[in-house]
Amino acid sequence: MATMHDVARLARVSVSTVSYVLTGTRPISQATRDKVLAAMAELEYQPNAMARGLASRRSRIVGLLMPMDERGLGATETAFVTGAAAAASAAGYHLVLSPVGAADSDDLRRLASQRMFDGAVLMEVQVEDPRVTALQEAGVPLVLIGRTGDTAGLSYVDIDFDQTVRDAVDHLVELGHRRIVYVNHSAATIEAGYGPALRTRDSFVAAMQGYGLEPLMIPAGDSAAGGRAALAEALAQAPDLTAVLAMNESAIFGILGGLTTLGVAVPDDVSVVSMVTSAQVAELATPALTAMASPGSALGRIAVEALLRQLEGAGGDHHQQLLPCALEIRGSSGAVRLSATPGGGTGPPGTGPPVTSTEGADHRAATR
Amino acid sequence: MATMHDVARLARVSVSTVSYVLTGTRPISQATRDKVLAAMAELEYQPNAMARGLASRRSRIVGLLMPMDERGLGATETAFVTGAAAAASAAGYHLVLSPVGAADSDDLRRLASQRMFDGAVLMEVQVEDPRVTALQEAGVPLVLIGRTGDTAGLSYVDIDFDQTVRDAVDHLVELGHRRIVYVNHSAATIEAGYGPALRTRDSFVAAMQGYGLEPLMIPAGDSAAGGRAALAEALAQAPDLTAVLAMNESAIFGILGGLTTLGVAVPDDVSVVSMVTSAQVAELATPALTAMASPGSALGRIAVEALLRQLEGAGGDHHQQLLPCALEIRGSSGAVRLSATPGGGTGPPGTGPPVTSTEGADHRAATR
DNA sequence: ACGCTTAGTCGAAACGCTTCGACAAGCGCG
DNA sequence: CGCGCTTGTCGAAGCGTTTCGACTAAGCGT
Repeated sequence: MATMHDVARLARVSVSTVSYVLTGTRPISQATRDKVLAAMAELEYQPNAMARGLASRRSRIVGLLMPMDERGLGATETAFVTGAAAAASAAGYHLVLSPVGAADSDDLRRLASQRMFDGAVLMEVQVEDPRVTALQEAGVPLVLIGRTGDTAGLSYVDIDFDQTVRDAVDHLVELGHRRIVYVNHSAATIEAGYGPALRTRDSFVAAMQGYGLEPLMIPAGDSAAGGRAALAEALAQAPDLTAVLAMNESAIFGILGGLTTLGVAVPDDVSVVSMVTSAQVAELATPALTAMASPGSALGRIAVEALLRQLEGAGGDHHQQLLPCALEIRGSSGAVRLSATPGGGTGPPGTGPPVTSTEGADHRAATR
Repeated sequence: MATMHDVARLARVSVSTVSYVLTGTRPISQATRDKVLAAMAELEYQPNAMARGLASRRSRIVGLLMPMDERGLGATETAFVTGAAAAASAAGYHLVLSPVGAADSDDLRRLASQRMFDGAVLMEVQVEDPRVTALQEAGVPLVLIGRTGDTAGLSYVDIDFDQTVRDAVDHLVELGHRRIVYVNHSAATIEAGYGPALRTRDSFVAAMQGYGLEPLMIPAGDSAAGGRAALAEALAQAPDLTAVLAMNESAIFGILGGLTTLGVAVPDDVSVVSMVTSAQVAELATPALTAMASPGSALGRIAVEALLRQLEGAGGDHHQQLLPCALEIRGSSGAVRLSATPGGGTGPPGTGPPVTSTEGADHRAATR
C-alpha cells in the first residue's frame, strides 16, 4: 500500500501538497497537480480511509439504523435499504447497517459516541421514539424514514399516507364503489401507536366522509389467516361490500384467498386494492393487485441525500418531505357491477337486508 | 468527547495503561484497572473508532458486497443481509453495505485499497466472478455466499442445492407422484451460468433417475406470466403431470394462478412444491406453499462468523459449508389421487385413465 | 518604487489511538 | 546472592491523513 508520503516523494513535492491536490482545499498549479496525479497513478495510490477519517473528523460513513425483529424485512423496508445504499455509494459515502432495536437506545448512545458515523438514517420510527432523542443528544445529524409525533426540528421523509389513502379511495369511488372496507394492521399494532396504521386510519375516515360514505374498518393480524378472519368479519358487518382497501401485505393474500374460497370473483364482485405494496409483491397475486406502490427506494435515497446535504455544510434547514404511493392499476380492481352478488358462499342470494349509508342512494342488496 | 488522555489524567495513569485496560494486550493490576474503569465511567468515555482503526490497522468493519440490479432483493437475499448484519453487530463489528455490480471489479479494487474493510462477504457470486479475483489480489479476507466454479482456496457458504432437490423429490415421490416437472429459471439465466439454476437442474435429473423417473424440466421467466407460460408448456409436454417443483419464486405464483384458472385443484389434482422460498412468501399463496425453506439468515450469519474467525487470527483453513433448505410442508402438496384429472379445466372429472409412471406407459390425453 | 493581496508550496502539529522498548519490582531457584 | 522471569507501568514513536501558519513570488494599483 502506497501512502501519501510515497506519492509526495515520487512527485517531489510535500505531503501537504498531495493532500491539497486530493481535497482541493487550496489552489495548486496545474503543473504540480499533474505531477502528483501521475505519481498517484503510478503507485496506484488510494487514500487510507481510517487516517483520513481521523484527521478530518469525518468518516464518510453514515449509519442506517433499523430494528431487526425476527420476521425480517418486508419488501418496502428492503427498498429503503437498497435505495439508501445506492445513494450513499453514489456520493462516495459508505453505509453501515446497524440493527438497533427501539429498546436499545443505550447501545445507540454508545455507537454514536464512537464517532464512526457522520450521520444516521433511522428507520421504523415510532411515534414516541427514545432513539431519536438519544441520537440528537449525541449530536448525530439525523434523518428519519417515518416520523415521530412531534417533528419539530427534525428531518424526515415519509410516505404521504393521507394522499395515498385519498388516491386509493378516489380510485374505488370512481369505479362506482360505495361500500368500501379498510383492512388495517392488527388492533395491537394500532394500540402500540404504529404511525402508518394510525395515519391511514384517520385519512380513510376523512376520505370516506368527504364522499358522504361510511368508513368501515377492520383490523387484521399480519398473516394470511389474519386476512381471512378480517374478511369474514368484514362480510359479517357489511355483507354488501364491494371493495376492500388493505394495508398489510400479509393479510391481503388471505383476503384474496378467502374471497376465492367463498366464490367471490375479483374484481367482478369485489375489488381489492393494496396499500403500500411493491410491484414485485403485487404481481404475485392472482389477479395481480391494484396497489399503491410504495416509493421505498426513493425514500431511502432521499433520506440519505438529505443527510449528506446536512453533513456537507450548506446545512439549510430541516428536510421534511412526504411522498405518496402511486396508484398502479392491475387486475384486482374494477367497476362495480350493478347487481353483484358478493359473499355468495353460504346463503342464497338476495336474502340480506338492504344497506344504506349516508346518502343511501344506490346500494345493492347484500346476499348473506 | 472525552479522549483516552482525559481518562488517563483522571485515573492518574499513562495513556498506554488505559489502552491496555481496554484491549487486554498486557496484564494490568486489579487496582489500576478499577481506577481506569471508574474514570471511563465518569467521563462516559467511548474509544474513537477512526483512531483505533488507524493505529491498529483493523477497522472492525466488514463489507457486504452485492450487486444491486434494478429489481431489488428477494426475500432470500434480504435474509442474507439481515443475518450478516446481526452476526457482525453481535461480534462488535460493523457491516457496510456496498452495492458493487459484477462488472465493477475496478471500483472494488479501489474500495479494497482504502482499507476500510477488514474483510468482505461477497453475495450473488457468479460461476466465473472477476470480483473474487480482484478481492483476492487486494488481499482482502473473503467469504462467499454462493460459489464460483473453482472453489479451491476459497471460503464460502452456500445452499446445498443437491440435497434440497433430493429432499423435495423424495417428498413428492413418497406422496406417490411419478410425473414431476421441474420449473427452473429462464433459459437465458441458465445460459448465463447462474449457479443455482445449473446445480438444481443437474440434481433434479439425478434424483429422478435415481427413482427411475423421467426428469421433465421447463424453464420459466421470472414473473407470474413466465410461470403461466411454463405451466402451459409443461401440460403440453406432460398432460398427466401430478406435481410441479419450482425454483423461481415469481413464476410459482403464476403457476398457481394458472392451475386455478384451469380448474386444477391444488393439491388434490396437482401438488406444487417451491424451492428456496422464505416462509413469508410461502404463506402468501393459497393454499400456502409447501416449500424448501431457504436458510437465508443462517447463511448470512455463518458467512460473517467464518470471516471474523479468519480475521481474528486462528485463521484455520477455508470454511466451506453447504446448508440444505428445510422441507416445510404446507397446503400445496399432498398424496397423488389414484384417478386424478389434472389439467381438467374443461373436461368432466374422472375421465382420465389411471396414471402409472416409471414406464411411461399410459399417459392420459390432455384436456385442452 | 511601495505595500497588498493572491496563488502556490512547505514543514510541522495535530487527530486519538496502539504498540514497542525500557524499566522497576518481586519472585523462585540453584 | 545473583540470575533470569514475570508482572505492571510508563514514555514515545508511530499509524496516514488534514490543516494551520508561514513563506516566496508574482501581480496590481497608486
